Amino acid sequence: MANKSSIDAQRLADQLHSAAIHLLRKLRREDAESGLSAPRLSALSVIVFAGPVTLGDLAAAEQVRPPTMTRIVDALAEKGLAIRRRNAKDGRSTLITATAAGKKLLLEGRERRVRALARQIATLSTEDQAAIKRTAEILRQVIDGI
Amino acid sequence: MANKSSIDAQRLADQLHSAAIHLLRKLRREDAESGLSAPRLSALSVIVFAGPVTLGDLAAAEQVRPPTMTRIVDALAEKGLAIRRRNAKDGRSTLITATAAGKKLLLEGRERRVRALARQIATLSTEDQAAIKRTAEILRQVIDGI
DNA sequence: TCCATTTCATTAGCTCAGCTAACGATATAT
DNA sequence: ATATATCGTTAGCTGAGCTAATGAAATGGA
Repeated sequence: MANKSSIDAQRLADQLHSAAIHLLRKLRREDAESGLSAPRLSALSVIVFAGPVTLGDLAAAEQVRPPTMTRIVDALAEKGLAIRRRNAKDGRSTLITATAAGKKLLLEGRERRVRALARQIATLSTEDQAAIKRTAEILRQVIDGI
Repeated sequence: MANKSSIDAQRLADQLHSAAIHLLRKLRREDAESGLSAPRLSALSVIVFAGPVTLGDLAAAEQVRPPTMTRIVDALAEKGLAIRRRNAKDGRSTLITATAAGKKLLLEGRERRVRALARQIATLSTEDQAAIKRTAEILRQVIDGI
């Protein structure tokens, strides 16, 4: 039983992994429309909703290394979606804030990006939607545990 | 109701999207161990299980463009995990096959890669595991529909 | 107080994955 | 026989991820 359950978890993990890969690949196609890639949209989302945030905290929230986040923020700043300002409390760090344009684009862009996915989900049965919802919730814990 | 359902689908799509991003980011950390990245592992899987396959079909199966697949196959061939041979039926195309080493590595490597995820899944309740299973199944159709 | 250490962000430089455009080689159709 | 279509590769770009090294600021200990 322990054996069987372990095999199932393995298989399930494999299927979930594969599904995640293919889902993101498909959604990437929609990106061109929104003008913002997934990592940038995701980072912008944190900036918008988690208020002024340091680069290090942002990197930790997005689970990437600081240099990676530096370049994502560079791109957002270049597009006028976010700005860096020095942290009065600690001169080493910077506080990153979303501009009005950034907030506006986030809501519109994010909506656009997942629209195709939402359309498909909307056609599913209530049970299937509930399964997806449950999975999304579970995954947050699962991911933290990895 | 149509409105509310639509909003929920949107929210759900957003959560699922976010979960997929973070799941793959976390799993990428495990990659170093396996020696093969997600796209390469995924392509190798198709090669192993779908037998000799042309590059174009492989690209279509993985939902990437041919040049992208050319380079993934290059990498697999360089590591001795797959080989190209000319298609006797059509000189323009090549047939890609997994080597014995490729088959061996796939099973071991893939297992290693999702091991961390499987460990977490194994700790979940039966209901939660069922929700994930259902979601993985549903997603295959959903992705095709996008 | 001053020097050493730590911490934060950036820069430099690498790999990998995705794309389009262009091209050579082969098949097919007129 | 010639034109067209298809398959894969090459060239060249963007973007995301990493580590290592560095400059600048904060902190702690002698």
